[in-house]
Amino acid sequence: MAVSDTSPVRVRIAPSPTGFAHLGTASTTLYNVLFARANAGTFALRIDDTDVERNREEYERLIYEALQWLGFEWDEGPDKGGPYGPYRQSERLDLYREAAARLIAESNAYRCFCTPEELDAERKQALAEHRPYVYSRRCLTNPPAGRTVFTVRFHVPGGEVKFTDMVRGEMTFDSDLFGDFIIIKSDGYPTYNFASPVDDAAMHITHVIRGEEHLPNTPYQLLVIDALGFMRPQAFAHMPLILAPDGGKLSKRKHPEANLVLYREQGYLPEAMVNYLALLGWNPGTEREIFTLDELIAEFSFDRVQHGGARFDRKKLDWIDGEYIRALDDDDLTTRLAAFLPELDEATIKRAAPALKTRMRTLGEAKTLLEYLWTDPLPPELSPEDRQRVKAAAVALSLVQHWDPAPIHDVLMPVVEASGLGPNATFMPIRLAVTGKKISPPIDYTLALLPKDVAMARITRSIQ
RNA sequence: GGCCCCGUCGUCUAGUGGCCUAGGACGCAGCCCUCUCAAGGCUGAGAUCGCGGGUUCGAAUCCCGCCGGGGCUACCA
Repeated sequence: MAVSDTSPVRVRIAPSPTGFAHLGTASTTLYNVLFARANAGTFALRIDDTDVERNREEYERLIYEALQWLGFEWDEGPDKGGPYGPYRQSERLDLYREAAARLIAESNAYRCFCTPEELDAERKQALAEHRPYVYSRRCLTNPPAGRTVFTVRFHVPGGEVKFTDMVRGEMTFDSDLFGDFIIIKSDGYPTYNFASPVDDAAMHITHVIRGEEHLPNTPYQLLVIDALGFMRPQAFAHMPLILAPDGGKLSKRKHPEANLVLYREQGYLPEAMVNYLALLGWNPGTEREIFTLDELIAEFSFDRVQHGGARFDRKKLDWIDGEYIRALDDDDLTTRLAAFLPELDEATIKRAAPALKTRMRTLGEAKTLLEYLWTDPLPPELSPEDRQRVKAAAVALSLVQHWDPAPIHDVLMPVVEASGLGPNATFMPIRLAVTGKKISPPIDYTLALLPKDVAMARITRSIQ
């Protein structure tokens, strides 16, 4: 999707380092990247770390790692610098203080000395009287004397706030319903609804693309920008939320599956993840489901994004991931599998690749399929009939010169025919002897992946 | 409670007044293929389009009301 406008497109994501990297962050990043690339724009990463209590430095690193894993690259950020740095809000405190001071000087903001307890009482009373809560403005008209701890509140002027949302169209909010909100906390740090618009303006952000939970915040932020005389972003895009299977918002606390690194650890392919995320809340208008990032950049448009939240469906992700795995060539699959199969050398993994390909939905599943290669299964209890057939197979197998699937297959088929039964009668007991499992790739592959002597030893052992 | 967003198969969705006896995908079931498991092919079950009123010759599509879900309502972001 491309928009034509004079100023170059600049977008940003602004995650908070308050926990593991979240699926929602990946989703928001994806849409920002799609829009930026389609418009030859700039994509910036800003760290919104104004919550002193919850921020942790390692969480910032987690965000970088997760986004890099997905193949997203930012043009500006704390680690890369850029013309509008610093890109960490904790390093931009002077900017917010100056802006707040100006707002106070111009009577667009004021100091508030109310204690959290007093505020809480106000809120509870409003609730008891079934009245919508807005701050009483006590400190605007009659501040209590002799107090030193204060916050700074924005003086909401009232009136309508309008803006363009690329997903939902023209939005209008009535700011008469807003209370005077806090812009500087008592610890001197700015609140989100203050720091975010100040930075968006300072960083010349042209399009704000973020999750739907920010839709009600937008008019507050616009009020701040207007009071400061800054330039507003041209447009916003509020993307549908990713919902948990129970229909609620995916939260870090309640839903460990919202953790991005989990998907890397389980062996999902990043491009499959991106593909699935794109389909959650957006559809191309065709029946196509598999898209590369470049194809998404070309196809994506905000007018085809859903307005309601979408539940995260692991089964569908699994299917897409399987599609991507099947499409990989053997070398690529081998390289990616290496980290999941530390017990095996690359040559072995590559030999197994063709047989593995149609049997995995995630790279992590390779382990179950191949662990017989480095573990020693218990010999199975075979019936006398099974033993007979396995014995015949063992004799035939011992003659095989080149221990490869094709020769193994050739030598086994006469044994099957001689048994007068179907292949399974011969192959299943061999499978059990060699892998300890009832499920494996075709028996010729299964045998060939093992060194001949090891395979023969397991077979022989089972018929003793 | 207030403000905002949303409401089509279990899930993600197509659908913008007649092409809809509502299409696709995942999942599910069955069959085929087959040495097991997958993959692949075919078939099927599954949505009175949240409910009730309108408007119209005709509504999933337009209007109103209700109900339901979600988000925000913090000195979190």
